[in-house]
Amino acid sequence: MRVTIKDVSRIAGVSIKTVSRVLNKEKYVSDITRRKVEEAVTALNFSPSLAARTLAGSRSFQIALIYDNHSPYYIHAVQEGVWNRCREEGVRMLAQPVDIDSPTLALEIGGLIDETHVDGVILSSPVTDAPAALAELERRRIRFVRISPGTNHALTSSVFMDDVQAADDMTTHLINQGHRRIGFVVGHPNHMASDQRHFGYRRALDRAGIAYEPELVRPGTFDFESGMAAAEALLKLANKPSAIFASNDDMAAGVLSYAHRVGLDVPQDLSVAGFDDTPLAQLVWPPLTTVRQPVRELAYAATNQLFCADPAIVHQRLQHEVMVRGSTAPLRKS
Amino acid sequence: MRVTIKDVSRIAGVSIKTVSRVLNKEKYVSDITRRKVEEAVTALNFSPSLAARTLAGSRSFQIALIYDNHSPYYIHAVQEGVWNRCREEGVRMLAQPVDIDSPTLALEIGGLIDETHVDGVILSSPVTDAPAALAELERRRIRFVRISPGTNHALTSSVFMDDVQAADDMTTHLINQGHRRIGFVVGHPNHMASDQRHFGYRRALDRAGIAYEPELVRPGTFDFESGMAAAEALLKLANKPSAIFASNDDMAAGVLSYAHRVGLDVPQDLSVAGFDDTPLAQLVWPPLTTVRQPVRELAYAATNQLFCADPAIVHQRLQHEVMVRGSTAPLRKS
DNA sequence: GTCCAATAAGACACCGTTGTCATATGGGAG
DNA sequence: CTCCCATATGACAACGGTGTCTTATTGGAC
Repeated sequence: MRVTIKDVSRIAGVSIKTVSRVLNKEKYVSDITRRKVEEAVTALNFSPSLAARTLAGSRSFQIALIYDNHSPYYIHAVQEGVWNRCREEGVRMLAQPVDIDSPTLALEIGGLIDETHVDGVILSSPVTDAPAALAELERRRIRFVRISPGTNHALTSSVFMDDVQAADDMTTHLINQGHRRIGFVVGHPNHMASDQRHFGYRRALDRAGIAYEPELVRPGTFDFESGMAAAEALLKLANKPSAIFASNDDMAAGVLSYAHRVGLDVPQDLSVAGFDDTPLAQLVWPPLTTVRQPVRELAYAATNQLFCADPAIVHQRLQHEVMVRGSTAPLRKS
Repeated sequence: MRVTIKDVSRIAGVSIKTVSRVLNKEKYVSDITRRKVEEAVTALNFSPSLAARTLAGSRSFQIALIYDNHSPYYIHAVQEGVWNRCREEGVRMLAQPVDIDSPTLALEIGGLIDETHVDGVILSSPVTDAPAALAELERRRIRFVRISPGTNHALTSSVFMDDVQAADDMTTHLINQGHRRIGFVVGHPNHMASDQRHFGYRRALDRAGIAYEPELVRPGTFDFESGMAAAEALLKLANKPSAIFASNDDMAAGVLSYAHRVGLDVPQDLSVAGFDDTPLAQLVWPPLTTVRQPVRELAYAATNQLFCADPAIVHQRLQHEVMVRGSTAPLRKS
C-alpha cells in the first residue's frame, strides 16, 4: 500500500541501504547511483516514514517548542520563527502548550520526550524559568535552547534581547520629550522580563536625576484589564503623571482605553508607551510608541542554535528598537 | 538507557504483549495483572514510544491541524480548541502551516501524511476550500474534518457557523438603530466566508426594503490597512454612510482608526461594527460591536468528530452571537 | 463427566528504516 | 608487483512496539 524504501530500491536497482545513504546525504555514494535513486524517489513520490527512522536511527527529525504564554501574538511569532528554521532543515516542529504552574509539568515534558524522541527542545519564556522544566530536561541530557530566559543564564544556549536597556531607552525617550512624572505599569510577576523592564525604567530615571516614586509604579499582569486598572489608579493621583509607560502593548492599550473613557486626549494630555510592538500597537488609536521586540528573529536564531553542530553554549543578543508613533508627544507647557 | 516495554514486563513479571494490552485498554486482562502492570508503569515512569507504536500498529496517535490563516488570534484559538480535545484523547497535535497558493501544496500535505502516518486531519479555513488539498486527502482516503468550509459541503464532516445569518443579524441590528446608509467592507476573496457575510448584509437590507448601493460596498483583505482604505473611500462619498460594517475585526479597527484620524466621533458621528469578536475587539476604543464567532468551540467540535468512531458525515452548526459594545449607537437625528 | 465458549496470557513475526560489519574494486605509494 | 587505503555497495540485525496465532484455564450447559 504505502511506498517504502524497498520500492525505491527496487526501481533504482540498488539495495535499501544505498537508498538510505542517499536520503541521509552520506558519503561514499557514486554520482550515477545517487541520481538513479533520486529519480526513483521522485517517480514514486516517496517520503520516508519518520516513525521508522526514529526507531532505527539516532535522530527523530523532530523538535519540540514548549510554551505557556497567553499572548496569541507572541506565540504566533515564536511558532513562525521556529517553523521557518525547521522547514529549512527538514525537521518537524511539535508545538506543545503547557501550564508552568501545573504540578505535573515535569511529567508532561518527560512524557513528551519519551514518546516522541525529539532531538531537541526550544523553550519559550516563561517556561525558560520553570525549575521543574529545566531540571527534567537536564536530567535527560537533551539539548535545548531558551528564548529570553530570565534566570540561570549559564545553563544553556539562549537568545534574548536586552529588556533592561530597552526599557531604559523608552524611558529616556519620554524624558527627552520633557516628561518628569512618568507612570510605569509592571508586568506579570511570573515573567522575569517584568522585573528587568522595571529596572530599566528606574535606571533611566536615576541617570536623569529624577526621583523614583513608588506611587507612580503600579502592578499589572500583562493584560488589557490590568493596564486599564493601573491607568485609573495613576490618573486619580493628586499629582498625576504626564506619561505612562506600560511594560507591554496589551496593558498600554488598556491605558489608552481608560484615557479615552475619561476624555483625555492622547498624546496631548497624556503620552502612552508600550512594549513588544505586537500588531496590536498599530491597531489602536493613536498608534502606540513601543519597543520592537524581534520575536520571530529570536525564535529563528534559537532554532538555528539547536541545529548547530557545535555544542558550545552561546548567548546571542538581538537588537531592540524604539518605535516612535502617535501615542507620545513632547510635554505640553502648562 | 531508555525505559521500554520490556523493562515494564520484567518488573511486572508478565510478557510484553500483556503490557501492551494494558496500555491499549484491551479486554481479557485480569484485574490483578492489570494492577501489577500499572504499578510497574508508574514505578518506571514509562511512556511508550510513539515511533514504535506507529510502525507496528495501525494508529499513530497523532493528528495534523493544517492552516493558512494570517490572523494570529484565529489560529491561536483553533490550536487551543484542537489541542484541548487531543489532550483528552492522549493524541498529539501536529500544527502545520501551509500556503494554499503554493504549487506544491498537495506534495507538502502528502509528504506530511506519509512521514507522520497521522490518523486524521483537521482543516482550518481557508485550507478547507483548497482543491489541491482536498484532492490529496481524498486520494489517500484519510479521515478529515473541516472547520468552516465554504464549498463542497457534502465531502466530509464539518463544523461551522452561519456566516450569512450572522452578517444578516448584525446588519439588522444597525438597521434597528435607525441606520439606512450602511457601508460594508468585504473580506479577502480567498475566504468563502467573505462572500457569505456580504450576502447576509445584502439580505438584511433587502428584507428591510433598503436599496443595495454598490458604492457603499468596498473590497478588503481582512487586514487593518484595507479597513482603513475602505473607510477613507466610504467617508469621502458625497452622501456618506452613518454606519460601517466591516466583515472582520481587524478591518473594523482600521475603520475606527481612520475615523479618529479625521476627527469623527465613534459612535456619535459614525457607528462601526466588526465580525469575529477577537480579543482585539476589546482592545480598541471604543470597544467594538461585533459578531462572536465560537472558534475554540468549533475547533474542539471538529476534533471530536475526528475521534468519533462513527464514520457518518455530520454537519454541526454552532451558534454565533451579536456582541453589542460601544462602537455602535442609534442614528443621530440631524 | 464432557464439551464448548469465554477469559487470560504468551510466542513470534513484522512494521520501515538505520547502524554495523563484511565485501569488492580501483589507484597511488613503496 | 604488492600492499593498503579510500571508495562504493550490500547483508543483516536491531529499534520498540502491535497483530495474529496458539495455548492454557475456567465455568456453565447438557
